[in-house]
Amino acid sequence: MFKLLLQDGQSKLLPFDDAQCCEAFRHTAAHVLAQAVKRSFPNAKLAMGPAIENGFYYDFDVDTPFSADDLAQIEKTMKAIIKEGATLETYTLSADEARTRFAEEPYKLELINELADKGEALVFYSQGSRALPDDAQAQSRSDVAPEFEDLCCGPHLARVSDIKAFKLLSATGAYWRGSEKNKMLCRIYGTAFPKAAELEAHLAALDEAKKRDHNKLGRELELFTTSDVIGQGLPVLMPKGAKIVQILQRWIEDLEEQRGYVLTKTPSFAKADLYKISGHYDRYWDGMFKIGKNEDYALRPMTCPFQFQAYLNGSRTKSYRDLPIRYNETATLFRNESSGEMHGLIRLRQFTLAEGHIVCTPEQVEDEFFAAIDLIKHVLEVLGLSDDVHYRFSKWDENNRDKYIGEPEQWESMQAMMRTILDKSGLDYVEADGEAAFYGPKLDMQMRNVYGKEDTLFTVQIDFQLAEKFGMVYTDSKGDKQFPIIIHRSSIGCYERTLALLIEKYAGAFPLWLSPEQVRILPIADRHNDFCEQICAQLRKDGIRVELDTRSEKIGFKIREAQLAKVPYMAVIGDAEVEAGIVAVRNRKGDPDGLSGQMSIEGFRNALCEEITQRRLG
RNA sequence: GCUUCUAUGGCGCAGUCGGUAGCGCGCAUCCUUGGUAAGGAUGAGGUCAUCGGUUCAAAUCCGAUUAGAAGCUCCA
Repeated sequence: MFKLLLQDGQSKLLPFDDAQCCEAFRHTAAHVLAQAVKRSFPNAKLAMGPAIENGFYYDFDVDTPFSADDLAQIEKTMKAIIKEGATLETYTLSADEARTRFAEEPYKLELINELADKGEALVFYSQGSRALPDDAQAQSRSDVAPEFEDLCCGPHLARVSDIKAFKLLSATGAYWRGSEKNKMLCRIYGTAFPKAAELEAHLAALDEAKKRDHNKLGRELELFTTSDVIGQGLPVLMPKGAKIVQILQRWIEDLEEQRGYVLTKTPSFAKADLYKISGHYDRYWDGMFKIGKNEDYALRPMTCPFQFQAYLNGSRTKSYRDLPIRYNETATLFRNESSGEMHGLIRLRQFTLAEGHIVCTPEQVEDEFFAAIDLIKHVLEVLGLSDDVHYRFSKWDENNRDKYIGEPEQWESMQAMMRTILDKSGLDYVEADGEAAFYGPKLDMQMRNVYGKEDTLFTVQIDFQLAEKFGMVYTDSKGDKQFPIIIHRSSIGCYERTLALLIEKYAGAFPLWLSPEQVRILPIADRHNDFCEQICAQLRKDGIRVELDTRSEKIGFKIREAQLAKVPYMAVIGDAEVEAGIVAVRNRKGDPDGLSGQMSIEGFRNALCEEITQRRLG
């Protein structure tokens, strides 16, 4: 149990696994960090330093960014401070007093002034000695500023000595108050635990997670690579990676056809005029790859306006009887992301999306939305990712209206409609302001990578504006012209990103139906090669992806290599197998319900086919 | 785009104080090979990312560029 010091000066005891205690614990560690930095770098200016998931950080303004050596030094100072064992105090100051005490801290001053303007209380926490050795002349203890004090609403630990185990993890840049218009500060990340063993376990878990990093594993397993001469954000999918994407794409396209989608094939680039109509030109022209003599064309960064042309240019005016129309297309998109934004297969300059646009009447929105969610849920389930995503209702930011088109009333009514649908669907979702598309609110399926960073895997968006911009209409039952509502959705997100998250989910050991190599045949000696060739041909005939390892290596060596390559099944063939016409099947280590043991070739084939079909259908 | 870090055979790495490159794995050839996580021998392979600067001399020091990593910002 740890003693927390609350804002009002009261204290309470809580265990570390209580969220408030854990946060106070790490927040206090952040204060110790700041105190240590001020000891070693008196000129460093303090910004902010909260607890975050799994740790804490503190931002400083310093002339020279911290080096790895600096971090080690700061850690030492922190240890010393913790050993000194100061207790924390909390108190409020008047605005004037606070301004005087923090005259040398411009960032704190900014926060103090803001809080003072709002009329809020200025709460401070302090730690460290008030009576400095060389300052014994001070009249009373409270006249002397403590060694460290910080504007902070707490709570904190009552004493710093509770922090038994901590580690500084990295020093990076971060903008003051999260805006790139502001100065970049130096941020130190760290983590802290009550016991050394817990810290060690946490660090070990981080290392373990990094081993699943798709950017490392995907290259090791030869799923993809990159090339200096091709460029940033432009990965090369190698045979195995391309195979997985092909499997996914065929599956998704079939699935969409079964669910009433019709296919379009639209161009990869268009005149600027197209993007001017949609409004993308005003917002994203800088982020497009311009082509043509006068750069008056651009590679497409999205598919919507292209598919809209299919709606607009039919041989007759659309009637409400034609709706809904569900267009889908496997579309490759191009976005000129800033150089620092690319990451493995997660953020790219070229990527391929299962893009769909459902044109429907307002009455149909709900059903179509449910159908889109249902498809996504099915896809997630088959991929085994259902428990790894969470749902985010992405709304506009009413304080930042320049980012969006349309009237506030329209936004409010659309968001209300979407909330009704979401509540009816029973999905467990979180709401997020400022995450909407410029033309409408979204439902995003979010997934975290091995570093805990979150990205959108799938999205369903309600668009009540682009139809009007493009003049897309239908005739309703009364004979009046109406603008349809358009649902923008992806059924599998971007294939590259999905592949990345699948690599991390399965640590490269894909389920059988997704494995680029499903079976590896391993002859024990050269004389078994012919029989192996036969088995290989037989299995390939049934579409099973099989490889044959005829190298003159020891069988143990070959098995180990197959395991490293995470091939689901190995068929080991020696004299006994050749003689009896059977295979000795061994499954990939760690596959709990895989096949193993001796079986007939026919039996092996049937079992494989059954397993592939079963898993694929969920 | 910003901050910090990184770039040495296919991959993973070593290379001290500046004196023109090493290791492991892989690869090739040969020998060996009947059984469940590395059989043996020999060999090939590098303008030390690119361009420029400092120096008698640069993998090593400095600058720029390109690419990679983490974080920030952005993400139609």
